[in-house]
Amino acid sequence: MLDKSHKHVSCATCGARKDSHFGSFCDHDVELTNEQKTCAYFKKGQAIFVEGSFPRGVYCLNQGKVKVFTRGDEGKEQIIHIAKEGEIIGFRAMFSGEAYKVSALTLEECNICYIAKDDFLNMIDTNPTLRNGIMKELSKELGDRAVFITNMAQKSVRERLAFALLILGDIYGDEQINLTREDMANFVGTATETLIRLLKDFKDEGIIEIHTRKLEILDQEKLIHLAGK
Amino acid sequence: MLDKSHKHVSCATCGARKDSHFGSFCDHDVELTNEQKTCAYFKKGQAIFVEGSFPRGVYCLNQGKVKVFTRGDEGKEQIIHIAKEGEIIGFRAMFSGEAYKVSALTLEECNICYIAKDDFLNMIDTNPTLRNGIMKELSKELGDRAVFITNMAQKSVRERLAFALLILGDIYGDEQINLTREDMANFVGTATETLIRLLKDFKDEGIIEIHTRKLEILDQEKLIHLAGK
DNA sequence: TAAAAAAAATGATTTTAATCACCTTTCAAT
DNA sequence: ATTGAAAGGTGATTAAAATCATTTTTTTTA
Repeated sequence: MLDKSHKHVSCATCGARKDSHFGSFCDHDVELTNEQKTCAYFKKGQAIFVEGSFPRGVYCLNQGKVKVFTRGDEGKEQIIHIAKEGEIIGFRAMFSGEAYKVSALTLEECNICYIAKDDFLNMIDTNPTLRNGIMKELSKELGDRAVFITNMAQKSVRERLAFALLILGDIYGDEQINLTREDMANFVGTATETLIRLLKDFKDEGIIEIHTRKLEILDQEKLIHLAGK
Repeated sequence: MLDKSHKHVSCATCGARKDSHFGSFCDHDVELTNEQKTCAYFKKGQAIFVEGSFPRGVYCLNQGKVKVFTRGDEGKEQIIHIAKEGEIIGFRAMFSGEAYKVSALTLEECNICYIAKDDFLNMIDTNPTLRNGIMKELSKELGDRAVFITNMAQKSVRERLAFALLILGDIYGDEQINLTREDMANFVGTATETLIRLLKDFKDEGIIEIHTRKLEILDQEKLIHLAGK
């Protein structure tokens, strides 16, 4: 169980910071950011921001994972991204000046810090390293989504699942993949039933092991091969 | 037929500039850019850059339209974007430091200017208005692609075609939409035969008029309704 | 710890859209 | 102006995956 107090996370000691966009900050900037940010505990399944509303700041994940998704016509979720410790989320809509086109919801208990819009934009204006890092991320994401769109259009569900498992394996690192079947289906872009059947196939083929809700990748090479280009 | 000389386009008189990212440039910067850029004539169907190669500069469209696409496993194109006069293309991979994840190919005769990487990055570093405009575009595109992914996952081909026609109508403005059926199918993410059949349905329903290759939108409201959210 | 709710799993059926095979029209080049 | 190639179009068939209906298992909470 995570500490639920709102002040316990300090930027100077934040474990997620060193590999984040704030990793290159000097001590002075770290301290300034520490004073600007507020920190909050989120329980599992809690909304961070919702599609259609307007951003007033950005969220920096200290602990825990978050799903970022849109809802289609009939309210069905399409998961666009799963963010993990160290990621900043919600800055896209801030730059574009639009309402959020996605929602963000915690997948587990999280500690999340908040930096107000003006403070963050000021950082971007004055810190070229941060700015270039953010531009690089925006650009990289854009390329990834082009590939994602192509996959949706041209690959079978089986191929897309292999691709998705590789991405999820990356996000979860040493931990086992831990998502509901429904969330996983909404990430792959398929029906829950179809996903369940395909997971079983993968298990029968020795590609993954299923520990109830948690998935373990046994044969990454095979997944790479299955996923194609 | 466009002028094919390589020097005829001047930034100062470029008709596409005022609504572009360079629209806010002062006279001095316009002149500097004019000296930095080179200009080239491209005939229809010519490649501007190709997936997998590394960017050495950006391309600014003075005249003509360009398709931006990826190729899936079997070489089938997925059109991600259709760029028109005034747009800058190819800067994503420059910021991300990766190889191009997309290719760009002219859809008609084009005049296209080229600005070398260092010159462009220097502009970005020193001109906050340009920089913010680019960041805004990156961010907006990212949101649009999230919606696109959701559409691919959840909408029928008919709905996606309606959506695509609205986007194309926007891009082509007063002109009629002018794409091969194959390109249109590769934009919608469907088979050419399916697209042809659906276009005929739309025609029978009085939504569009087909003038051989060119399409005219008759009932935009109906398209909006069909496309859904 | 028992009951209720949520998630996972399975089978049968239907639907959508892809694929295949072929014909016609349009366009570009000689 | 002719001809060949590219693009557009049509019908029949197949295949992939969605949907629907239920059952089983796991998790949560009263």
